[in-house]
Amino acid sequence: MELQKFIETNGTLIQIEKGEQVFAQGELCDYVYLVKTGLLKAFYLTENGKETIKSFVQSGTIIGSLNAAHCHVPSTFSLQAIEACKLIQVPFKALLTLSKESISISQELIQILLSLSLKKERREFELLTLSATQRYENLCSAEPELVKNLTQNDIAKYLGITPVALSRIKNK
Amino acid sequence: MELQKFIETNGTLIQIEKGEQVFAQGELCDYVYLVKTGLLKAFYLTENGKETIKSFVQSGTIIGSLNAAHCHVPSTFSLQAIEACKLIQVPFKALLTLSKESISISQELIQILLSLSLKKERREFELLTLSATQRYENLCSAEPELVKNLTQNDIAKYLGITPVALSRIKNK
DNA sequence: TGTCAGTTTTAACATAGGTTAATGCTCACC
DNA sequence: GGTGAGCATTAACCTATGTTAAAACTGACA
Repeated sequence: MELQKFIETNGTLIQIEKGEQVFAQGELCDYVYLVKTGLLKAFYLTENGKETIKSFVQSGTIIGSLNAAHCHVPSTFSLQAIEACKLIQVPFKALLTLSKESISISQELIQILLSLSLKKERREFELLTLSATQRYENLCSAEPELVKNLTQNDIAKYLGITPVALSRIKNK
Repeated sequence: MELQKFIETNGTLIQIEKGEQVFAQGELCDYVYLVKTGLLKAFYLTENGKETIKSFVQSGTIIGSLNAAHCHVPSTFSLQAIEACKLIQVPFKALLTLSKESISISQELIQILLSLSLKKERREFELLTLSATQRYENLCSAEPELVKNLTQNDIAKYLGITPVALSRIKNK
């Protein structure tokens, strides 16, 4: 919570419209964002132009390309608003610096990274062991509200299938 | 490096034979392990008895079910030796406690968690956007030495396909 | 050297999901 | 109320991978 407070007081508020991008794959982005309101998607674009969604980002979440920010390399994914959003932007470096001075901030960062890695582990597990149908059912039961606000196109891209395949799955 | 030193001096050495498990899916495991020598696999077992490999664990790596250790819940995966191994075992809690007292340890933990999340991100990307053939090619070019030491069965389970499918991919 | 267990390959068939394209639906805007 | 853009469904066909089972290979050991 200390961390959240720091971001809110030291960060800058940015507002983005539906469809706009916060940052794009291939760009440097040294910031981390706290989502105040709205909904975003983080997605990859492959060379042949196909989009696959890494995650949906809901309010309350801290998001950023940690990779890009930390190693000063281009981001591997884009972040785009599905609905109009209010975000608070803060340089990732500021957080790291702060964490060097404060044990409690360090601990919070560790907590955040731990829970991030849990989330990714679950996702990895699902991609590795479940069928598209099972992944769809999981998503529906884990995030019923979210699913209602998404297009079938975006749900399909999140599941790693085409919208056509998702339509088929639904009609069973 | 401080962290590694701490583990080496405060941890207990354990040796396990090829085929033995360090911990099993479903068990509590509050430890973290530093791999001194050997090779292991971390894998999931699904209800219908199918095994899928999450990652191969080589010497120098720190491994454990962070999830299980941190939240005191059963591990979601098993850890098994592919070759005889020497590991150093230390309670995850000891690391967390230590990190609360030392900024430099906290920082190291943050680094480890960051690089862990990068690794998982790459894996997620591959599972989501690449075909089995591409994933196999990636693995061969990224870890040629590792691939030589694995059975086709284990490689297939890591790629998320059957050994039969992998054999087909190779003969193209 | 022969045998056996474990691994890999091959083959035949089944199924999930991809691709393309046509059709139908819905809602914002004139 | 009519029109058009974007979204969702359906259908026909294609390809990758799964499943099962048999055959071939490999290496350890009696």
